[in-house]
Amino acid sequence: MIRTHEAGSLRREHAGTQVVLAGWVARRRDHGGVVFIDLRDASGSAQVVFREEDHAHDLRSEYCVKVVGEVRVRPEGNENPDLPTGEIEVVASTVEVLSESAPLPFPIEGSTGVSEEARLKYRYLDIRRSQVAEAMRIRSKATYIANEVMNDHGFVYVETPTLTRSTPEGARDFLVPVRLQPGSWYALPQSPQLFKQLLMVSGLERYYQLARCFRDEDLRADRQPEFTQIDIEMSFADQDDVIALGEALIGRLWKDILGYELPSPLPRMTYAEAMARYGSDKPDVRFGCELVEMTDYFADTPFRVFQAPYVGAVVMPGGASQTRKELDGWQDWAKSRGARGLAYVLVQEDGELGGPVAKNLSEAERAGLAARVGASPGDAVFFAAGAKIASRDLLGAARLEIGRRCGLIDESQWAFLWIVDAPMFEPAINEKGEQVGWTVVHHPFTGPKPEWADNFQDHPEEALAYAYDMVCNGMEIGGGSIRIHRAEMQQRVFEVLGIEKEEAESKFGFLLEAFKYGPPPHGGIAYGWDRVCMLLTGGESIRDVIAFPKTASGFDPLTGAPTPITGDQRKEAGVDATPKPTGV
RNA sequence: GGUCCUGUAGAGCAGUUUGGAGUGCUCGCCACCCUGUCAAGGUGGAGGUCGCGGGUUCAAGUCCCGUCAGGACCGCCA
Repeated sequence: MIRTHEAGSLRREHAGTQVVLAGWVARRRDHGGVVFIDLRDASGSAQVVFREEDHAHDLRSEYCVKVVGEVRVRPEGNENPDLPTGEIEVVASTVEVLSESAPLPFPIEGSTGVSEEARLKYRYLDIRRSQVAEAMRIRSKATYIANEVMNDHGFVYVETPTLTRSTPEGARDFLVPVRLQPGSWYALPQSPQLFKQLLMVSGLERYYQLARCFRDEDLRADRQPEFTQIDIEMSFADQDDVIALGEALIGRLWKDILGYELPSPLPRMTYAEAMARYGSDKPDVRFGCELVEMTDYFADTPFRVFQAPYVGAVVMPGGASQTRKELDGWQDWAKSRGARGLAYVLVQEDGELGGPVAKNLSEAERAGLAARVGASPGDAVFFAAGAKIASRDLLGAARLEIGRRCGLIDESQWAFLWIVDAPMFEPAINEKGEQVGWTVVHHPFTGPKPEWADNFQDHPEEALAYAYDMVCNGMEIGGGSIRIHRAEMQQRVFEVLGIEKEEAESKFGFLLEAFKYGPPPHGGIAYGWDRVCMLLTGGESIRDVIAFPKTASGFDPLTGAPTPITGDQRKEAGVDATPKPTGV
């Protein structure tokens, strides 16, 4: 190495040592006769002192330099207790510029905000910034820990193909033309789901992988077109086994990186309870304001809006003092979510109810309302009435908005839980809003809970899946299920879904074929690795823990991808070729 | 596909409500001064297609229409 020491490692005991440092000019303080340079490398930074005769005046921010000098304790009174290396400095004897830096598009040092656009275009400079570099290091550490945990549990790391077959999963596939077979296309995997099940047939028993997944859907703060899952599958395992493993993995990560001890075991909540109490399948349980079901309370209401299959309420503490404009704002908020509006009453200080809805309620309804919903004088109560699913969804979103606006969420808290017993099926709705059949909530290989094994096909609206999601602070970070391993049961699922034998055969015949050869009972889980790392680093977006992320339109400001292709490329790739008919 | 927010010097912003000369702030950049700073300090200087196009107007950063880019959300994402 061209250096002898790392700048950030120097301490008082190095005094008198001749050192060679190499790194970047983080800051310079030029006093004419004496020049101070903060020399930064991956380990941290140290102050280098230059005297008149040195050529330090020409050094500029982010020049890459090599410095030879002697470590010494700083003169009395010049220590900087805020820095790890603040007791010492390096008196430079020679400095060599290894490479110069052009003026920077944004400051590397300092805390001023920089637009994400600029950061992504110059991501390599952004990563020089300590906060971003730290996120990369934490992610790396998390990856080591995850590998260690999985190895300790006897899991085999297997890489599955990136160029694979388009399979009928939930999302749109990214497609890759195949020059050798013009007109035929690979798909990039949305997840290694089918491969990991095949590996169970293979008898590996315990598989895991940090798998890159690709989904061609619209992006969000917590979604990228390519993202990473830690993908896990185990044979002869029941739900409790997978859950225990998931807790072991997440527990080690939180303990080793954040020093936080997960409660063990983590609480579990059924999907039905989560929907009823929080209006969400990924409830943020860091605060209360739970939904209150009011359907029976308003069973005989004179208020037409509340004569609905479901009426629910959520309380906003202190919400009665909102201005008319703020209350109108809630209506706009609700409309932006596709609702008609958000009915509300205000519990005034004298206990009387205010707001436009109150006068439509009967006297008895008004009298008992505050007690029933748990509202105090000064609170506002929001209502949603209509279809159960849509109303709870609205109230759940309102609850989160209340939590944010009222500062009810304790950001220092970690609230993990499992959501279990999700429905197997949900109604498939056409454009007109009519039910045209059933669709799977998870994926078509998800097994039913044991008590539904024989009759889920007779009650698709009630049948529960043997599936589980891990939720942290209102975010789904992982999910999985015990799979179907019997052809007969799989066939019944296809029948509920209205998938013909022929169609199933053509779409994933290879899996069904594999399942003819003694498939073991198996199940697994996948964690959104980017989301996990985002939580571990305290980031706001998974882009914060991805070295080279894309923007919301799927554009990479650094490389400029994606780009148009030339006519020659188009022709050679066979983009427009007509496929030869092929059998599978 | 839809809703909302943002776009002004290399970076971060103010100015837009009520149209009147590119008006300003902090940082950075360049030159000079400066021997103990650590967000060093001082003096001077450079740097602008107000995202782009069109319209209204005597006059547009400011008002209107369109468009592009970034962000948040809805739909979508098993």
